[in-house]
Amino acid sequence: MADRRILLKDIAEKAGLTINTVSRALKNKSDISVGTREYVQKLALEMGYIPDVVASSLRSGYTKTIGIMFDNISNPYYMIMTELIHNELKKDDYDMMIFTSSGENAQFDLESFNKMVSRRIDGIITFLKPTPDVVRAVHINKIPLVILGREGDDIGIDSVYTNDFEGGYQIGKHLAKQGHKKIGYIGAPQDILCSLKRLEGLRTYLDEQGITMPVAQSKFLKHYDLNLVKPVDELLDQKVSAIFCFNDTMAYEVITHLKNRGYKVPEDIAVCGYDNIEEHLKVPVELTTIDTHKEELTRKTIQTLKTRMHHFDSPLVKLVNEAKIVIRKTA
Amino acid sequence: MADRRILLKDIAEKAGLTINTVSRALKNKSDISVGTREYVQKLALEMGYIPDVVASSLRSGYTKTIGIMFDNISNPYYMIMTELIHNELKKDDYDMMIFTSSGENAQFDLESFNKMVSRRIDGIITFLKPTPDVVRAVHINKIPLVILGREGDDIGIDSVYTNDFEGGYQIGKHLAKQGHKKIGYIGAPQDILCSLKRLEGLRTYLDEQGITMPVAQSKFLKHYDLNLVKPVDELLDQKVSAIFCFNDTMAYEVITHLKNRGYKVPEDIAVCGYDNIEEHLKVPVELTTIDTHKEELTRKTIQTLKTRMHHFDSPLVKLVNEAKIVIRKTA
DNA sequence: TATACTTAAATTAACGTTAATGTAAAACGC
DNA sequence: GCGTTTTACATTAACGTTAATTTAAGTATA
Repeated sequence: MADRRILLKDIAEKAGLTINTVSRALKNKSDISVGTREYVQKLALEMGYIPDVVASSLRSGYTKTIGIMFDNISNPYYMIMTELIHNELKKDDYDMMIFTSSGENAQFDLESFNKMVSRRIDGIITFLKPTPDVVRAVHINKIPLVILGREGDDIGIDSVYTNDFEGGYQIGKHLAKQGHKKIGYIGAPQDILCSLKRLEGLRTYLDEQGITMPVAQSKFLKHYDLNLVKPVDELLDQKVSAIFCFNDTMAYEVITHLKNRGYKVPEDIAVCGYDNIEEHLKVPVELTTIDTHKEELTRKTIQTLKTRMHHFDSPLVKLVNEAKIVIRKTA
Repeated sequence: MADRRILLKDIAEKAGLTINTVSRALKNKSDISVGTREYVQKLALEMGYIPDVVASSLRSGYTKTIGIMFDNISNPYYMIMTELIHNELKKDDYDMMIFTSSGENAQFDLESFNKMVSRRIDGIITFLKPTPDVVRAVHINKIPLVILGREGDDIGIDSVYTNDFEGGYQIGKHLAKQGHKKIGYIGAPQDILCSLKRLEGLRTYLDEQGITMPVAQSKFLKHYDLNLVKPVDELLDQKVSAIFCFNDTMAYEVITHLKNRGYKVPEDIAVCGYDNIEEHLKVPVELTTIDTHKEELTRKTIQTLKTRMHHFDSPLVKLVNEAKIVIRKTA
């Protein structure tokens, strides 16, 4: 055991080869004889060589690092997705660095982007919508970026997401079949397109059945972190018999408030969410929700990212995954 | 806007200074006149200079990166803690890289450690117990490491954790006061010390009250990911009236199984957890649990890490935080 | 006014690796 | 057997920054 870190230099010395040859042998590059390659690899193992990724990154330009961007680390949905992504990336020896939005508007802003540039991240997966200056910077710096869970073709960024309209439609169908005629919706802030799509799907099915859904029965948060007491109370005043929420986390909060108000779910009021986080997060709620095929979603996202990492000028990708209702006990 | 990334070189050229002077000016180092410093900083901003952390790391030896180690990213407790840690580290311009155990034994193994060494991580926070070879490597490589949530003084590693005995004791007290006499415990795998401590606390209080707790009333998982149907069924056979679980996640699973078996919580069986994840994860369960003062825990952890990053040979740190029961509705 | 000290910069070297290029010997073709 | 190609390695340079050292000019001191 040496008293300092083993370098390529040390292996080269012992092997009577140059640093470059050792490097190439370890990286399985060409122009190395089989004997030398095996000898060097054996030697590296014996000597306990640990590659210096920092030095390698500086020279090669690749950091083997993927950045992931969200607003809220402890959001269970993001976490589940992050874990799935991490497991996929591990296979290819990529590590993950996590970044969070500094602003309160839950956007992927230039400050965060520049941090990633600063670290020479190889590729980015974001759950948040990139601001226009980020989009510009992406194209200037040619940094591969994929949006996960939101549409991105309008701004020229690859995206992989779920058919939100379809999800809303299926919830509408299910609730209508259960006899619900007055259904409320609690959505994300109004500029979030997928939230509107889910509502649109819901409303479309109801329309088809001749059920009208007044505008007042859809509530939109100002900020994500706002609590849901007010919209829930308003919907209760309007005597809705079911509430469809933008995501499972919000649905959980709604159920909490309903219980606090003395309502039973689903007997008095039905509640549906979106994302099916209970598939991974084992909580005793049994929420009726929409499953977004998370494994498929992450696989496609990583595939998309890799394609752009390989050929930055390949055509824009937009993949829409199917949504599927999961009927449990809250609706 | 230049057609390539702006470097120190470019600023130096424009300013008529050397690269070194520009570097020192931007980093607020000594031996730079106020005028030059301000001029250079203004110029850097105007020109859109983005520092290259990779190059900086190679030369300086510091990557401004903290590694965090766990077995399961989407475990809500880890996530909550990770978020708190991330928010603290952000203030000092540290970024976080996440690592997960490759083996199934949920240990911090040498493979993961070497990955961090390879990336020249400045410091490590681990939720998992380091294996002996990692401990050895930590001392050889002098990499600051803090264990969060488990004792580490026995292996010579800094640690910050909660008084598990006290937590178990408080649960015992609460359950006994509710009239429970037959209490079951479902713990982590048996080599997890904190799991044993919690049981010991529980048992100690019951002893004090003259309530004996047969060994058979404590179950230990073989692996973390094992499901809890069997231990729950066994405890039901033993007619326990309350179940104390190693953590909240396990408590949730227990509640799910109890409901599936037709038991009402807490009417038929009381359930307690540990960690108080509902403080951050808003799920409609209202679990009675132990709060571990997560903010304080993370602050102390980071403080400990920083101390060791500054003076690697400072004395071993062992901080034990208080535990406090949070009584909700499941017990 | 000569000498020591201080200030603010320049110069040089280095971090550990990989890319680009060069080269000598062996293998090949006819 | 001569030129050509191939193989397997060596040599050189570079990635972008910061640390260590040096220098020139300015200021203070005797």
